[in-house]
Amino acid sequence: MARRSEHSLEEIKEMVLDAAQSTVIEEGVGALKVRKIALDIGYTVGSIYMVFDNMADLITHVKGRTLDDIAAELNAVDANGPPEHCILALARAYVNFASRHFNRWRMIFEPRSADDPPLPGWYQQKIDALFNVLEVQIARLALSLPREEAKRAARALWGGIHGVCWLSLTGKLDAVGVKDVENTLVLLVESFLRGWSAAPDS
Amino acid sequence: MARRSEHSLEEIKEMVLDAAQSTVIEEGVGALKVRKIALDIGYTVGSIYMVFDNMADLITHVKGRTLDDIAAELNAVDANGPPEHCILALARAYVNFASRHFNRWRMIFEPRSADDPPLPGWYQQKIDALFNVLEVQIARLALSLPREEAKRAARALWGGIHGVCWLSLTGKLDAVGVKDVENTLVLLVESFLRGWSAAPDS
DNA sequence: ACCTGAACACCGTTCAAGT
DNA sequence: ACCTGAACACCGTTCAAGT
Repeated sequence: MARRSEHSLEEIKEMVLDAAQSTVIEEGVGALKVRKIALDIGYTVGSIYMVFDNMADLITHVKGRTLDDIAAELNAVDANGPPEHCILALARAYVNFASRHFNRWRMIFEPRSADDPPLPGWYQQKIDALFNVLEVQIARLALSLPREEAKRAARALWGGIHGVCWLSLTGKLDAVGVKDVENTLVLLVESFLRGWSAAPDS
Repeated sequence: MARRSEHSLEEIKEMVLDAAQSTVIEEGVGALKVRKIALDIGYTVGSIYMVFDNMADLITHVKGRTLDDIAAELNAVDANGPPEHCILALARAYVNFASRHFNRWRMIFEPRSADDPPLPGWYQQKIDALFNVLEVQIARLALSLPREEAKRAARALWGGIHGVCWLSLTGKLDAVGVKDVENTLVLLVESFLRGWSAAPDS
């Protein structure tokens, strides 16, 4: 053993990420352990630390992948129809991803401990990219409004969409199935948009 | 040592809960350890297991206390004014609690591992009580509507309020301070209510 | 009956030692 | 240079032993 050189460091990094993601999908973040990952990829614990600083770093990268996948699905929805339709489609795409990839999605919002290092810049950029998709549609909806207004509306609506998904899918709301969540989402989005465009100051 | 009988089991239970809550407030859930709690209350690890089944059970009880405190603050807002005002006040009360008791609030939404036992009935009842406060106001707003419609609207709005708080306070949204979150919340609630009451089928 | 504290299994992380 | 695996500190949980 030692000095096997069967894989490059980049390859090992990918293998670790793949194995970690599989575990999250099947058993949730709680089941993510270095020893298990090492076993899964056929290396030993020490090797994990050649490619990641520590567990928190590894987890951040798994989350990064999830953010990329969400972004891909959001960007796959048609962005050229009527803005209201696009926004509804984005909301549906979001809840669909969340329900299909429940453990990975839920993991993104796990509270981080207060003392571990702040999120790296590349991670924050991935989050911003997600917000931007909705913001663009909101901006299309109200071209005359200052950019700041659109931004605030996008934040309110994204927050709303996410909150409905969260409370529904984690069972804090007694919603039955995905269809039920979708209906609640549609109610939120349609009501918000109708009320927003009818605002006294717009 | 042993057989000290300085405190009843009920007293010890309260001491454990108090100590655990203090740790959560100061350092977050991540810092919650049996050995630390034991040290804080002047007993040893084994004693904790006289009054709680395990760590998960203890955490559920700490969360239960937080739910009670939130309920108390929501029930303290005037429920007899115009429903729109009441709902806005509830939203403000919620975000205020969340920002003042950030670690305790955030702890409620920590993802539980997939395999640990389901939440006990008394816990679910506390959650239902929270939802009910908003539902009552929504129902006042649309007396002629069937109860199911009010329920769905309450779920959508609660989800929305919570989502804005979550994304804002945990920094997923680039909101600056509580005042900024409050403004976003007001935008969401006012737009939703305006749009909801103007719905084509109401 | 109440409480202790050593023991156990498991965890993330490090690093001297091997090739 | 790459990789191992024993060692370390720490974790939740149990339970025989003490009074």
